[in-house]
Amino acid sequence: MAAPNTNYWLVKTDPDDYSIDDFARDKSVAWVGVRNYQARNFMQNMKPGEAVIFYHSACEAVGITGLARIKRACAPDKTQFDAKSQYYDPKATPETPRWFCPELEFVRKFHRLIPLAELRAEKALSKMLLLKRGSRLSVLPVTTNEFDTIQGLAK
DNA sequence: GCCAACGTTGGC
DNA sequence: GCCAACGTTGGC
Repeated sequence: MAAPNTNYWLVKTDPDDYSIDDFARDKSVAWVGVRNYQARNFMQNMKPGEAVIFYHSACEAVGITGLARIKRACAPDKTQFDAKSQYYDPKATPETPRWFCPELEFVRKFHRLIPLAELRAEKALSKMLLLKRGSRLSVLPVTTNEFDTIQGLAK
């Protein structure tokens, strides 16, 4: 899928695994565990300084919770080599890694969660990849307009 | 817990 | 390379 010159991104996380509050505490996190090739390819296009929308999925309150930025571009995801990790991939070796992850830096938690229903109701977001039927990717590009719209909703 | 949608695997 | 079976995601 083409993603030329995309400068904004969105990552999904199950807050039971890793929430915006965990992120606020840690300040910085290696975005390990993504095991989907399309998502991986998007991550490999992430450049330091680019903005990332933080989204809570698969939970009671689904929606956007805050912002991050890319701290470091992709490096091999260490969990793929760790047999004890839930993200272990027996087909990956340090010589030929399969999975990569960027380092994300915490920017801020929004004063309120922007619910998925509100995103769906927003005309300016009608073409957002996140909202596409059947969309399950946990890493997605976001357009400049979509990003600005979301920042507006957060106020 | 249900179910739609999608990705991956593996037999052929 | 096809495609059925299976596993996972994720909203509700």
